[in-house]
Amino acid sequence: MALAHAILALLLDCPFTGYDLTKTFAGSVGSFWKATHQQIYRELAKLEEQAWVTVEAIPQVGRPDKKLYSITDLGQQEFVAWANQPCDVSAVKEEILVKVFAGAIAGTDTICQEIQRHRQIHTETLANYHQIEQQFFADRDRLSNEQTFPYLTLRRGIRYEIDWIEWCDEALERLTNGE
Amino acid sequence: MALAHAILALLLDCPFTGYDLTKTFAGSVGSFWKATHQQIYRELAKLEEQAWVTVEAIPQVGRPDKKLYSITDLGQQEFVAWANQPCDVSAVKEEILVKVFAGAIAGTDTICQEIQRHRQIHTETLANYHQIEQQFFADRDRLSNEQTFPYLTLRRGIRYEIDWIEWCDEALERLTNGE
DNA sequence: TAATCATATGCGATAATTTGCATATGTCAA
DNA sequence: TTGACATATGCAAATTATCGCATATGATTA
Repeated sequence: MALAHAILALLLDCPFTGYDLTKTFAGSVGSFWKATHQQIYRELAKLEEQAWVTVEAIPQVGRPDKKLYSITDLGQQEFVAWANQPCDVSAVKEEILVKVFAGAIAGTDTICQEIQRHRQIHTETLANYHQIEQQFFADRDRLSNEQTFPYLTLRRGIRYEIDWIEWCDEALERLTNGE
Repeated sequence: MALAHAILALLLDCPFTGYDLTKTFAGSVGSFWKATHQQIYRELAKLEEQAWVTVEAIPQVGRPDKKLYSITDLGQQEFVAWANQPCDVSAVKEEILVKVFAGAIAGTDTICQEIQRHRQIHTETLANYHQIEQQFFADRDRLSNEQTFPYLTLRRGIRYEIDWIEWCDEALERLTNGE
């Protein structure tokens, strides 16, 4: 159900089309929630059914029509009620670490290559988050209350990527020094 | 499919019962893969069907019979083949950050309380991982090759929890100083 | 011209996850 | 005696995720 609430959270800010939501979940919101367009459209249909959002069709020239979704009062109430409930810490499922766990069987070279590849991915993601930080939160010690909350989600994304890169470095050092 | 491989990774070490697997996924392996007993038993049935594991029933007195699972040669080959395939970085889905993102609507007090509660949970998990580190990896600069790989997964768990605690502290500071 | 990309939205089948429930045998404490 | 806990294994229904596919309109490049 949290995807529904992640969508509602965005709609609290301003109306969105499914396409824009998809791009946002691939971009800035991806630091704390990832979703595919299939998921998003399916969820929007449900949200509309429950009267938590309304939809307005906007014709376009040379392009398919847009459907603009806005949150309803009921939707806002639902979000606030949900936000007041405690939530669990997320369950960790890291595939690369399954491979690392049995690295002695899989082979050290294989594992080191995969770690290096992941390090590269995390490095690129971090650069992307830093760009977002520069663009939207240039003066991070003078944020309005409204801005502080989204900034904290980005801070978590930045820390997460840094943390992964540091682990990769530690792992590579232990695996190459141990040879 | 990665739960199957997480189970195979454990079975590479020694045979396990479903019950022991459940406890291991709730304990040390939980730092990189979490799974419920329902998942595990369902997956074990599939693994047996595919001849990646064999099962031996062990009667007990005063307790239900045990079923002891061992990996087959085929299962080991499958694991190695899988470990040689690249894998994706995991998709992040953090419920608490959805709440934080729209914290201005949800209410600062609500958010701060939830952050403090999560900080406590992460602190306890970290203590647990440190205990595992002491118990199994007391001399971390003198690990065998076999031990280095599992230790690296625990290191990731430890870093992850520390990182979360630090984010909680940063978030609380920003949210209380901004008032 | 075909491939790639972009703007837009959507369907369906399969697999995985979540949650609640269940069985059997036993121990301990209020 | 009941509730909580432990050792053990298992089923089922609902929900979510994944992956592949699709439609429509258009632009650009090799």
